[in-house]
Order: sequence, then C-alpha cells, then structure tokens
Amino acid sequence: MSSENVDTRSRILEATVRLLDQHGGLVRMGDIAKETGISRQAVYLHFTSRTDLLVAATRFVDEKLDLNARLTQSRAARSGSERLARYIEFWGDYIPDIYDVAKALLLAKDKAAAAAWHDRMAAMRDGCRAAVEALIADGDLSEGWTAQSATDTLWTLLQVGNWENLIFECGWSNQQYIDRMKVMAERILVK
Amino acid sequence: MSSENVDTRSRILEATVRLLDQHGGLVRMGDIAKETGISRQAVYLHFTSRTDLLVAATRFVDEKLDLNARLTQSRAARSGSERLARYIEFWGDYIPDIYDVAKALLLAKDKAAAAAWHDRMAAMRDGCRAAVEALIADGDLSEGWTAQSATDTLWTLLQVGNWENLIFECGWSNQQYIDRMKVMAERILVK
DNA sequence: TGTGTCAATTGACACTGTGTCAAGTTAACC
DNA sequence: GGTTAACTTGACACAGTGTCAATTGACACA
Repeated sequence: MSSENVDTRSRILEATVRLLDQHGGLVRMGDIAKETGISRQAVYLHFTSRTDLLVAATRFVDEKLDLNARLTQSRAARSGSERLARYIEFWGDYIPDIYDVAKALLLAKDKAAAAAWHDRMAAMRDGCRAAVEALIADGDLSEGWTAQSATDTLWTLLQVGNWENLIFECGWSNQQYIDRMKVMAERILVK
Repeated sequence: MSSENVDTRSRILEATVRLLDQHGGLVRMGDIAKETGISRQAVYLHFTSRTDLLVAATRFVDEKLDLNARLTQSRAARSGSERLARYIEFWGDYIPDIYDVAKALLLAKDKAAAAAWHDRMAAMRDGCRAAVEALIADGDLSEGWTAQSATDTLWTLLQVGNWENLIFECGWSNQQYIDRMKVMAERILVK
C-alpha cells in the first residue's frame, strides 16, 4: 500500500524542515536520512534529487501555513493604502516561517532550484501588483510611477534578502521590519 | 625574481575577471588556469584557495576603478540631500563594474568568502552612515528615524540583491535604477 | 502455505570539484 | 656548472550527489 509510502515521505519532509530550521542551508542528504531514521538511499525512493526534496519541503511548509486564510485581510481591504499595509503585514509574518527552508532552496544553485525560487517570487509579485492596482483604483499612486515600475519597486523592497539584512545584520525585530516597511512603501508609493 | 611571479599573478587575476564577466559565478580553478595559460596547480602557487583568488580579484577590480576619485562628488556635497543623491549615483555606477566578481564571491559559500563580503558591505554602510549624518546635520532627516535605523534602511535599499532584481528581473536600465533609487531614498529619509 | 509485490537496506561505484603532494622540468642568474 | 624559483605533470584524498544491483522483510492475496 502507498499509505506507508506517504507516511515515510512526510517523515522525510518533517525531518528536512526540522534540520533546516536548526542548521540552515548546510544539510546533506545523509543528515536528512539519519534524522528520518532511514537509509540515505531510501530518501531517493521518494525524491529524485536534493532540489526536488527542498522544493517539496517549501510546499509542505506552505500547506501547513494556510496562506489563503492569511491573505484574506489584505484581499478584504477597502482602500489601496490599506491593502498595501495588510499585504506587507502578511508578508512580514510569512517570511520567518519559511525563511530557513527557502534559504536552503536559494543556496542550492542548480537550475531546478532557481526555477522553483523564481516561481515563488512570481507569486509574491502578483500580490504586489494587486496592491499597486488597488492604489491606482483609488487614484493614490504617487507621481512618477507606472503600475509596472511601482510593482517592481514594492516587489524588490519585499525581497527576502532585505528582510535577512534588516533582521540579522541590523538587528531589527520582525515587528520593526513590518512597521518600517509599511512606512517606506507608503512614502514611496502613496500620494 | 619575483617580477615574473607578480606578472603571472596579475595574469591570473585578469583571466579570472574575464571569465567571471563572461560566465558569472560558475568558474572553476581549472578554467582559470586554462584561460591564464598555466597549469591548475600553478594557480595554487599564487592563491591559497579559490576564495582567496576571488577576494583578490575584487580588490584587483577595485584598484582599477579608483574609488576615491569616484567618491569625491559625494564627499564634496554641500547639503545632506545632495550627499545622499551623489552617493547613490556613485554606488549605482559602481555596482555594474564589480557585479560579476562580487557575485562569484557571494556564491562561494565558505566562511572566508562570507567574511570578505561582509567587509565590503560594512564599507558601503559607512558611506550610508555619512550621508545620513549629513542629513541630520541639516535637520533634514524625516520623522521616525534614528541615525542608526535610517542607515540600516539606506544600506539595505542599496544591497546588491536589489540592484540585481531591478536590473535583471524587472529590466530596469542602470540609469532608471539610479534615478528611482534616489527618489525612494529621498522620499523615505528626507523631510 | 506459498507467491508476488513493494518499501527499504547494504554496499559499491561514478562523477565533479577542491585542495595537496612529490618528482621532474625549464630558464635565469651567478 | 650549479643553484634557485617558477612551473609542470600526474597521482591522490576528500566531500557530497546520485546510480545500481542484490538482498531482506512484511504484508496481501489465493
């Protein structure tokens, strides 16, 4: 039966996430196997490659987080400016939850990993675009921006690398990240 | 004599920069040796490790660029706001010149490479801090920022990852990067 | 009671890239 | 002619990924 199969697969994913949260990035297939309590080769019975596993791990974490529920606040916003603020809150709450796994994916430098990362970032960009369009609908996008360039800007502002820098290098709290990011986005984009 | 030595060393560095500019990041020691016209082992007679070579390559490029000359405009600025603008121009002109080499250093994930990158970023932060302090001296730093948090923000805004995203993912020209970055920094930080 | 299936195990192995080591070559310099 | 230093050649250790083949053990079905 495949229920045993699915179970092992989940155990591998859980072990992967656990290890990544502890050691960030530098986790080997052998470590994961050990943590799961199976042989290294057994991991390859469930995932074709390390990247495949990492991609599955990010999806696995996403599923637990119920992103749609988290996004309702932003989607229900009644002004563009509010939508922008709620989206930044969503994102600021989300990053810490996926950071370790996402980071590992980013560090894996093969093409499949890059493509998977690209996909995630494209999805995030859609959220930025929606916020920018809500601003435009209100006539609140400030001078000098097109929908495109404003989306580019917001999207870039919210890059994981910026969060990483502000949290780990600058020592900001996550709340500071969210609050100040809202201020920045507001000042840059809102009329 | 060591002049032959120095000469070979320079040829290695030139070959390294050339290859990194062409193929970005994925350049092996053997490739560099081949491009230089020497054996792979000879490279190790001049550089103790790949990271050592990459660090030397960034310095090598820096030396050619005469950073002090490029920075005089910013340092001579007569207002905080102008200093900020000139610094962003300096940085925006600088990144394209070192991007490929810096990127390779960033991709090398050992500790020495991380430390070298950290140093470069710390130097860039000093420039940000100077601009922020010039703003403060003019009484022009906008509400809500301390010298520290404003420096954090500007520093983060100017991260290479943001340039990379805007140029390669969003398709901005370098001039657009500079102009819009000035607008952003101004709106965020200047009263 | 056997038979087939499927997950998992074990151990060997190919491959890539870094870095090391030892012995030998080449050329310049005295 | 002999010394020195840069360089060459080829072999090798090491880490980590991914592959392969033979085997074990459990469970299901008949």
